Amino acid sequence: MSSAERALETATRARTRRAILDAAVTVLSQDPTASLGDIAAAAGVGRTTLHRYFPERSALQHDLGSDALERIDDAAERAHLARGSAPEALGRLCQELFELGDLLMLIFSDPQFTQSAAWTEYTASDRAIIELVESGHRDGTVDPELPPEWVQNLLWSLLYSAWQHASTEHVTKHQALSLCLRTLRKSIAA
Amino acid sequence: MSSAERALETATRARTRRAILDAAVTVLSQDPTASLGDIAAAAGVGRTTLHRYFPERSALQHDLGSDALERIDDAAERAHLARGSAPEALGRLCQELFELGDLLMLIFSDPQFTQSAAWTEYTASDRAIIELVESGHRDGTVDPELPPEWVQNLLWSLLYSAWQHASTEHVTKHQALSLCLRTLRKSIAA
DNA sequence: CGGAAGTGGAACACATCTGTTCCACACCGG
DNA sequence: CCGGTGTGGAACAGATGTGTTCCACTTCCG
Repeated sequence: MSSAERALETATRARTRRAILDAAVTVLSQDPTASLGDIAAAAGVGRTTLHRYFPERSALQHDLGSDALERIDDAAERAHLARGSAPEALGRLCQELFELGDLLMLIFSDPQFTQSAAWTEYTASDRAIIELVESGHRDGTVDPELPPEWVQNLLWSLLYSAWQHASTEHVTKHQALSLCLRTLRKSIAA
Repeated sequence: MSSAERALETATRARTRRAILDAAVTVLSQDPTASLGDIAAAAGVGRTTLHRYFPERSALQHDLGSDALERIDDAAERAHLARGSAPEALGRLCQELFELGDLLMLIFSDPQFTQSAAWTEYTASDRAIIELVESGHRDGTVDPELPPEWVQNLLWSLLYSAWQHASTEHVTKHQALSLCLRTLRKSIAA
């Protein structure tokens, strides 16, 4: 479903759609093989209703991917990546992305999503990370030995680690994020 | 199946069992939802034979977990963790674990395994990592701000990143490992 | 040769998930 | 009140994976 079609939905339908997508993130991040029935139940709607919005499982996955992409780009927007040094900007991006919570787990664990939609080619935020690292290389604020793609991978897996750390160990989200940022900063320092 | 029971197997049965376990790692690391038929085919045996060795899917998963645990502890053994400084020992451990390849992806992506068997309580290598970091804290070779559990999480996700990086980007395994080690060293330095 | 070990394939019943259809119900604005 | 919108449940057929049984085949060793 395109955003143009979505814009024509009534408020009620938009709310229901939102509830299903949110429930899907929660449920699928715990168990990527969860059935549509489980997702519908978590969303508080009937399985029939879910099928009304997403005729097939793949349709749900597709829209989930688009939705995630949107949220990530919004986070990148909020991080004001052009401001300050590259490491500072990456730190802010990390903070914003961390707020995505369960969505991180889903994106990270299930390559299904990152393959569909606009994910295959570089997304806006992915490109932004690459450019940030390259600019950091030029002005000497980022370790020149680290390729941009590695830093990108690193950032995502640190986020994953941090969220996992916050979930399993007895630490607050703030502490986990703090460790994540500290580790990222030290890793990329020249 | 206990190792005592396994010891009684004939050489033929041991080979077949090994082939199935290896194929399971390869196939499941790519797609954790792969059917038993897929695994049997990859192992070059009939589905009937697979069921003869692992009556239920859960039995295969259980043995897969035990096998992984064994390999990890072997890797820790080879790394001689008592030798040299804590960061050096962690680096060597990282190198050994990296050789596990696809198994890394499987362990990391599917919490199924890490929950069963002896995984729930600290494994030998997990405990070793914790102790290494603590000793590094005492002699000032490891950043005192980083809890042992975080370093442990970090090590695993760096390994995951490195293997992924080697698979998707156009870099050799050696280069990926090199980046992994460099990043680990910088991260944990005091 | 003859039997044991190991194997593969066919067929089966069973469970689960999926996608669909149909119908009844609740809500709300005109 | 009435008709549109949104919904949930029941029921269905189809697909897929699972676990089992049975039988024929090969290999190898005594």
